[in-house]
Amino acid sequence: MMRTEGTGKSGYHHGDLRNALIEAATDLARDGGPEAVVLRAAARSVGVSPTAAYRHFTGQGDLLMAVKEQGQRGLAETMERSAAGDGAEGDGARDAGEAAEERLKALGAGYIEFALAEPGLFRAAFCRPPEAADGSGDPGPQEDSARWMYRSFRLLAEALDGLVTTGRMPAERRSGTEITAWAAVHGLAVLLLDGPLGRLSPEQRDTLAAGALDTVIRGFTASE
Amino acid sequence: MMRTEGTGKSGYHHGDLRNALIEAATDLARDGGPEAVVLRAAARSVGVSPTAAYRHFTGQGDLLMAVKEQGQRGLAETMERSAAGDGAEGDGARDAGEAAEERLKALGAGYIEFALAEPGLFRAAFCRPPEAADGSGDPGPQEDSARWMYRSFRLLAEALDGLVTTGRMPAERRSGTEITAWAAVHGLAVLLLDGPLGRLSPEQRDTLAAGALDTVIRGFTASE
DNA sequence: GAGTCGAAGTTAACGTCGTAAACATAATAC
DNA sequence: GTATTATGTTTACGACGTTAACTTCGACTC
Repeated sequence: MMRTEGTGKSGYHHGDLRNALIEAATDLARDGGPEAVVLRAAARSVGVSPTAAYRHFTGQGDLLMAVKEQGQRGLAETMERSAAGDGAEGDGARDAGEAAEERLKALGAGYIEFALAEPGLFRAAFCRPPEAADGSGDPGPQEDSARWMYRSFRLLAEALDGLVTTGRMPAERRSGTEITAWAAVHGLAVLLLDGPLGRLSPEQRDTLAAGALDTVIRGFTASE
Repeated sequence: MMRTEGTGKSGYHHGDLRNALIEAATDLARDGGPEAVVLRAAARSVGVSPTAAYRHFTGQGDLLMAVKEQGQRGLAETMERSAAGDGAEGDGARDAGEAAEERLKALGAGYIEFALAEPGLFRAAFCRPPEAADGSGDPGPQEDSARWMYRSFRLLAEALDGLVTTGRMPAERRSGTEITAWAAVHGLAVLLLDGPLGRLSPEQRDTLAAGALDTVIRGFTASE
């Protein structure tokens, strides 16, 4: 007796409920973060009974993980867009090493950009997977979900490889640097979102982010 | 009819319910993180009715903020202990500059140490303050709570000042570096806790943390 | 095409949570 | 010794996640 005006199939069967729920839940996360992803609200917004969701998700946590994946996808895409826009137009990168450095900076800037533009999604993208109550502690089936899961991480790692192959960073220093780079940029993002840094003007943020990126990159490339 | 075997005063009036609730809630957070701090459970564990908590806290969010403060205190104390133990025994710090650098490293190591030793509390220490539903958006009265609130942050800032006064870091580079330092160490902590870095051996973590700290400090002090 | 069968929905119900309102009791002030 | 006030209690409400049992639709066989 619900879904009288369905855009889908018959009015009873939705046709694509899974994706509709993910979309609704993602909207919830967009303003409100992960804790705003409530299963009943998503179902309500799609016009379906709460328990219908259980045909497509094992529960609220599963739905939240789908949202998390959306967030990770958005983050990675913003980073790629930022790097592509910043590196492709051959803006004064005299040599390959400088280009690699610019790419790294652009990726970091994209990271921050996404976190500030979509704080709710960003937080959802890094929310903890719900305790697998079966005690097994394993994250369950996430095979191709993992393709996007920490793609941002891999993007940074590849950029760091570029720093090495162009001779900008000593190879023996490479190990562990993706952690350092990711930590710096992620820490900055959460600091800006809900850390002690209250409200900063956009330009303050930008100088701050630029400074942090410069410091880390200098740490990577400096000789001494 | 509750609290038959109270350690406090009469059996009806508790005597120090506020602190008892904070303690119980902190225990909840210790294993389970911020989302495990449920008001009813804390009251239950103290042996008091759920609504009794409302005589001492405005609600669940307020209780959570008290736990958050406990977490921040623990973090700051671990950092101070780490720095004190590492710097006081005059271990080969040839000059003041080197000592300042060592202190900064020790503070960072303490930060990571606490995050790994008390993951639940650490997460609680950085949980978002609950949306002040009155729309004012202000965090409310936290006057002396703020003394501990981001003390970890101030510790890092002071250590960075030491880096400048000893001439190890150019003064014009100082601005914003507490953000960078904090971001690096905080990002590393969350990365270790629930990021893509699954289970690492303690020594792997330590080399990782040491590497990250070295990179950032090199970024601060390097000449080029 | 009529009949069956599983996938994808529904309603009803349970236990838990946060919270408000009204009531009860104990400590304190006069 | 009584009135007041701080601090508990009981009761109740609505929202949430989740389970169980029922219903409806679409697809596949004969």
